[in-house]
Amino acid sequence: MAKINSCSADLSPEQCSANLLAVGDALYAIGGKWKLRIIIALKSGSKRFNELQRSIGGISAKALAAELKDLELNGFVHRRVFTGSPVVISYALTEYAGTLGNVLDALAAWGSMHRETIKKSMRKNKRVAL
Amino acid sequence: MAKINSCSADLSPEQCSANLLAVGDALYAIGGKWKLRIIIALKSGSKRFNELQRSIGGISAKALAAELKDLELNGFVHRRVFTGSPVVISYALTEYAGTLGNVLDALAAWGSMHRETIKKSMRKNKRVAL
DNA sequence: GTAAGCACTTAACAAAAGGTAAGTACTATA
DNA sequence: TATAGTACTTACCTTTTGTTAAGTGCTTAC
Repeated sequence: MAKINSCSADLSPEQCSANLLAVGDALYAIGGKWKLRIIIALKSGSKRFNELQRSIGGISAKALAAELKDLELNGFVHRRVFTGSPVVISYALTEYAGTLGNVLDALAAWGSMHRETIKKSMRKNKRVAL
Repeated sequence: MAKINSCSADLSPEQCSANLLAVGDALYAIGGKWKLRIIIALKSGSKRFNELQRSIGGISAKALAAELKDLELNGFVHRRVFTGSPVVISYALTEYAGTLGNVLDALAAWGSMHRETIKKSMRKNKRVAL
């Protein structure tokens, strides 16, 4: 967690637009409702299509197929075909997907912190309201 | 031989679904095309509406107004009204928005790394193609 | 007085994203 | 023979997201 840009108080406009550009690039690659969830679901090991759909929950076959195609094209996911009696297709993360480690860790940490914050403020509001 | 269900290295299924939940929470709060960009634009200091629109670039007034309303409701942004000869309205980040520091740093770092990777692979492809 | 800036809102519309349900083609099981 | 599972694709439709262009009410500058 090295601080690339220490700009808590005042960030120069150039640093700001550099950040804007960089985060824009990141969002272009891994933004959207499903991409990060698919990557997280694959972190525990390679999975087949229906397995993946079940473990993510709430994603349709159409969306999953489209997202997987995109993730493969962009080098995050590797698709392997096992020609056997039932042809089995397995999806796994590539090494490149590993570079997202910090992003995923930061998001997960912030997300659970945020959930706790929301829960607390809901309790507080309840006490005030009733 | 096929290690289809071995959790490669570090993640158990329970940790996986915890991550899925946490990242889902994070995406719910700060997902979408604009929220993080607005927050980054405000990191360099408080800004007024049109200023913000110009510094982000590509966002319409309607979208900006809607996103700002949402960010204010969720405690990331503070809206201050200065009643003067021209009424001036200023948007600034709250302290809570500061908790996103690690997320923003990780995303910016990964985004610029990714941009370099893409640029390199494009150069390589150009050499092969032409 | 006309234009322009501020901070938006509204209407009308277009594009993107995503869902449902059905279909495809194959195999395995009862 | 019928049913179910695997890995999708396709057509159709709805929802979400966003854009443009115009308008509002107020103020300052030319």
